[in-house]
Formats: sequence, C-alpha cells, structure tokens
Amino acid sequence: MTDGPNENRDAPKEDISSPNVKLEEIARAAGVSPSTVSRILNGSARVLPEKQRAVEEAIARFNYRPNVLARSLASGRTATIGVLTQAVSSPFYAEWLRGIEESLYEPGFTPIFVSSRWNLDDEKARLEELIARRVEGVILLHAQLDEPSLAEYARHAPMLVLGRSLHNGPALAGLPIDNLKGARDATRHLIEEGHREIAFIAGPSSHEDAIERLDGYRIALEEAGIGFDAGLVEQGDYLETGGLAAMERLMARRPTFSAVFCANDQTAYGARLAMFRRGVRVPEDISLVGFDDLPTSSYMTPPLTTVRQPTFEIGRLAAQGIVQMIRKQSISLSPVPLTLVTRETTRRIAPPASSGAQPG
Amino acid sequence: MTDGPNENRDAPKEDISSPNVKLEEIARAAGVSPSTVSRILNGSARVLPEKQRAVEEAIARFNYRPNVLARSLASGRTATIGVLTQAVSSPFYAEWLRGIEESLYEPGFTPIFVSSRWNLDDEKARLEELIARRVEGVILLHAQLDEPSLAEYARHAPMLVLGRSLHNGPALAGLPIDNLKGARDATRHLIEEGHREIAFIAGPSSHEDAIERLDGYRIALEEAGIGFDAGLVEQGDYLETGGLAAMERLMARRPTFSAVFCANDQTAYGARLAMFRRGVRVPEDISLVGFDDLPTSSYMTPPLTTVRQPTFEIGRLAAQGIVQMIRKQSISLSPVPLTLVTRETTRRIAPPASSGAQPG
DNA sequence: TTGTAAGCGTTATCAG
DNA sequence: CTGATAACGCTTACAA
Repeated sequence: MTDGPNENRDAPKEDISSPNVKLEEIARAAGVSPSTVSRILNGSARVLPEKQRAVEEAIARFNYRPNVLARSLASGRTATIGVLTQAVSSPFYAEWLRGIEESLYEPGFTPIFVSSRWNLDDEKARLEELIARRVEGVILLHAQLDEPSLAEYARHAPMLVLGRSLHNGPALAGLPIDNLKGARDATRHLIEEGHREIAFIAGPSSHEDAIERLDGYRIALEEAGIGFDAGLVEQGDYLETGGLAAMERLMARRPTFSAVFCANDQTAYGARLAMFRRGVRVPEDISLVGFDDLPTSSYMTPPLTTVRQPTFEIGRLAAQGIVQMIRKQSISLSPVPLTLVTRETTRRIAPPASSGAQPG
Repeated sequence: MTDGPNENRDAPKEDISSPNVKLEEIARAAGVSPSTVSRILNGSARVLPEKQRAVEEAIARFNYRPNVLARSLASGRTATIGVLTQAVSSPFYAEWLRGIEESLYEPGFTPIFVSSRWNLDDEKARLEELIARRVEGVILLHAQLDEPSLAEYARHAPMLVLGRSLHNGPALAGLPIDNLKGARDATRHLIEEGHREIAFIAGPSSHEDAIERLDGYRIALEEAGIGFDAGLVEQGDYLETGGLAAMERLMARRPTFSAVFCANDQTAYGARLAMFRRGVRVPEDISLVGFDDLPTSSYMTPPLTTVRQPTFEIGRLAAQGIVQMIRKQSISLSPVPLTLVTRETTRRIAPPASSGAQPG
C-alpha cells in the first residue's frame, strides 16, 4: 500500500535521522495522524496493531525521541522532582542522593539535583529555579529556610524536608532523624565502658541536628549522674579541619578525659589526626566515637565506632514519601532511628576508684 | 490613569499570588502587551521606564516566575547541561561535580546530574533522557560507550568526556588525564626511596584509567631496571572491599615486598585495613601509595601518600569547555597533569645489599 | 479506533 | 518603542 506518487523516492536515506525529528514527521512517515502517534507513545488508547507497528517502525527508523519540554508543557506534568542538597560533594549527602535516585526511577520520576552550598540565599534561588522548572515535588536535604517560607514555596509543589521535624501537612512534611537518641546511645556506650570524662566536639550551632547531638550527649551524662562539663566541649564545624583544630585546642588545654565523642565522622577524622600527630593512641589512650557512619569510617585505622544513619534507606523513604504526596496520598513519617556501630576506636577502661555511678 | 471600569475592584487580594501566574496576567495587570513583558524579562529591547516599572511591580506583586518549559520550547534554548556521572555517591566524582556546578552557574547554565551506575545500558538510557530534555551540551564523567556511539549522540548536543582521549572535534571532545605519568611518578618515588619489590593492586581492567595506571607502574619498574613481576600484582575493583581482599591474598601468598601501590585511594583504604588486621605497620613494615587524593586521604592514619588529581580544576575545565563548544568556539584540551603528594605512608628503606640499579 | 483542532506559556517576527 | 500573530512540539478534548 503506497501513499503518494513519489513518497518513496523522495527520502532515500531518511534513516540517517536528522538530529531532531518531531512527532509530526513520524506521523507522516507512518501514514497516521499526530494524535495516533501520541497515543502510542503514551499508551493512552488502543490503536490498530498494524498502525502501531508502522509507527513503532518509524520511531525506530528515525530514532525519534519526544521533546520532553513540549510534552510537559502540553500535559502539565514534568515527572521531575527537585532535590536540593546543601553540598553535592559532601560524602554525607552522597548516600542520601543515591537512595533517592534509585527509588525515584521506578515510579517514573527524574530527580533534578541542585545544591545551595549551605547558603540561605542560594537555597532560595535554587528553590525558585526548581519551581520555575515546574518540578512536581521537592526533597530538601536539610533546609535552612524557616517553616513559613517553606510552606510558601510548598504552595507550588509538595515538599519533603529530610532531617527536620515540621507540622506535617499534605504539601509540606519533614522526616525527622533521631539525632538526640543516637548521641545519647553513643555517650551511654562510652559510660558503660567505664568512661567518666568524655569530651565532645560539637557541630555548627546553626544546625538543628548538631544541637540535638550535643543535647543527647548532655542528657546521657546527666542521666548517668556524671553531669555536663562545658570545659569538655569544643566547637567544631562538621569538617575535618574543624575536628583537627578542636582536638588540638582540647589537648592543649589539658583537661583530663579518656574519650572524645565527635558530632560527626568528618570531625572524628580530624580529631584522629590531631591525636596521631601528638602520639596519642586510639583507643589505648583515648576512645573515639563519631556520628553518621560514612562509607570510609569502617576503613579508618582503627575502624571507627560511630552512630549509623541508614542513609540509603532514608533516601528511599524520602523518594517514596514525595511521590505519595504528589499523588495526594497521605503519608506518615516516623522519626528515623539511628543505631550505634561499635568498632575499634573505643575500649573499656577501669573506672577511676569509686564514684557515684549507679549500678545496672 | 485607570484602565477599565472596574479593573481595580475586581482583584482585591491579588497579591496572594495564585500558585502559578502566567505572563499574560502580568501583562494585563501592568496594562501592556505580553510581548512587552517578555522583552523586559529578557532585556531583549528597550522599553519605556514607566512601563518597565509597572511590569516589574506586577511581577513582584504576583510573585511571577516564568515557566522555563514554555520559554525553552519557544526559544529553542534550555540553558541546561547534562552531566552524566557513573555514580553520584562516589567520593571521587563528588569533587568533579562541584567544580562543574560552580563554573556552570556563571555562564548561566544549569547542570542536570544523572548517574548510570557503571552500567552501559543505563549510560545509554540516561544519555537519551538528557537529549530528550534538550540539554545544550553534555559532560560525561568516564563514558563507557565507544567513540562511534558517542559521536552519534553528539549529533544532538556537543559532548565532552572527562578522563578519556578522543579524536577531538567541534561536537565531541575528550579531556584526557595523564594517569600513566601519575602512576609512573608514584612508582618512581617508591624506587627512589629504596624499594625494589613493589606490589600493585590493580583497578578493574575494563577501565581505561586503571589500565593506564598499571602501565605507569610497569614502565617505571622497567625504566629502573627492576622489571615487572606479575606475581606482585593483585586484582582490585577500585573499591575498599576489593583492596582489602587483594591485600589479604597478597599477604597470604607471601611474596616479599616492601611497598604496595594501589590503583586508587579507596583500594588503598582497604589494603590499609588488611594490614592493620594483620598487625603490619604502615609505613614501618610496608609503604603504601594510593591514587586520586580523595578529601579524606589526608586524614588517614597515617596520612596517605597518593597521586593528586586536581578534581575541582578538572570540573572547571570541563564546564568551560562544554560552554565553549556550545558557543561554537574552538577549544584546546591538553591532558591534565597529576602530581604526587608525599605524605606519611611511605618511607625510605635501605636497598637490600647490591643490585643492578644504576646510579643517578 | 482515529483525525481535527485547540491549547500549554513563551518567544520572535513583523508591521506600525 | 510596542502590539498582533505565528510558531515551539506535543497532548487532549471533541467529533467522526
């Protein structure tokens, strides 16, 4: 069945597929209307098998690939989800991203990653760009914006904030992470191992989770009847350099302590180096505990005892959560529990003589 | 100057900005035509100051944000650049991404990150998605596709491949990284320090750079008159686990060696742990050298001697390169040189008695 | 089941 | 300098 008079002679080498073929050309080549091609593309209606075949053949021959922009504009759906991270290159966020990405592909969404570099203005700017891109939902990894502002942005697309507790609603929700309990468990472990003087290198006080971790440390101490001693706390910045400097200050000040609990693993890396430089052995002289369980922490020398965040799992939860929100399904987000991973940077020590510690 | 009869009474609380305002509404509110609004938005023509002001005021009041999709469809420009990475969560790629992202914002492009998980089919799929999104250019971090396939994809948008040497043209170019020289330098350093039996833990043989690193190691050995000994080479996989296993095999086989050169830092982390488990001291018993200089390598215990890749800089080069290609400007990409960073996992040893080594 | 035609929200070409 | 008006490439009623 031939179409027109010279239809076949006209395009001798059409399989060379010009860079950007359009739906209309496929329709023409297959001898059907544009709508039919569209239907086949979207499976939105049944089409006669022969036309189906003709269209598919044309698509393959021309190497046709629908223009996502046009498609989204026409349909009103972009099938994209914005993922705002504070720093793409942070080893910590990397795992979250992986969990998010993997779980997003299945329901058919494409993540668009942007990063705000721990900067509030950047955070706003990136968020607006995502909205301008008409993402259908947004996952924020540690937003700095306050709740009212988030709610305002959430009017455009549902948002899920990781590591934050919010008044959850259909458009804005937070997936809190139980940092306090994690820090308390880690500190308790140290106490159970006989440590009484435990130093702490804190994270930036502007971070909610850093504060929670400090609180967990303090509470464990108080619960054990040891009491919080501000003299054992040094300020870090969640980075290796900060941990190194803080540990140096701590050692220079010479308070007595047998263990150091760091607000995150990167801080612990820095502290570890400071001790190595001074010839302080871990864990023989000082026990060390981190927080996060970064992939490399189990390869430290010795392997680091730390609080594990199920990062990949958190990513999955976030991805599933935002998809449900987009689908207007209600979701319930319970705080993610963290678990202590006991490795080799902590050791039991004999408690110094008697003290007021209670049994059990 | 009033517009219509009840224009003002009609919208009492329009500043509540409905989720998605469109250009047309701004035009109406400002009393101008859509084209004028568009002109102001793009600065594509001069407009009377008063209209300019009226429009800007309306934009602010309605909190209007142009629809990127519509804009791109109409203009044919998306101002996006696809960045295909093998693994978003790899600590190695993270730094490249940062360099790329930072240098892309300035020329006004937005990166779209996707990852192919070291899988060829995924690589193709992600690339097609990027093309369907009409990105204006693509940066690939270690493509697995062969050159003809890359060239085919490059017909849609210019592509720049990091870590690969290609026949550079206007649409497809590679930014090679001098892995061979880096590996040779590292091996030479070990030789200069007196080591003669140097083991090597290789990367996956499917990776071009892994092969180059092995070659560099071999060449340095041969140049020094030591000769390559396959018995000193173990297979790794660029991951910590592979390094750990390889080192264990190596130690179990008991060939004599005083140093181990690992194809990348992650491998070295694994090897380090294997040695720690066996009580083998670094560098007193065995010297260790890595490759890449990941951010945490300088915080290892002891800090790792390794070959530094100027990752952030490479990211910059890539970003600038792809932008130039998009602008049809010619670019010249010279191989990126790597430098050895001598830290504390290597030590000088007394060469065992005499040997055929030449002076100098 | 299939085709026609009217958008989707902007930009861009032309007159004026 | 500004306003109609026609694209941009696809989806989607509405008819047939």
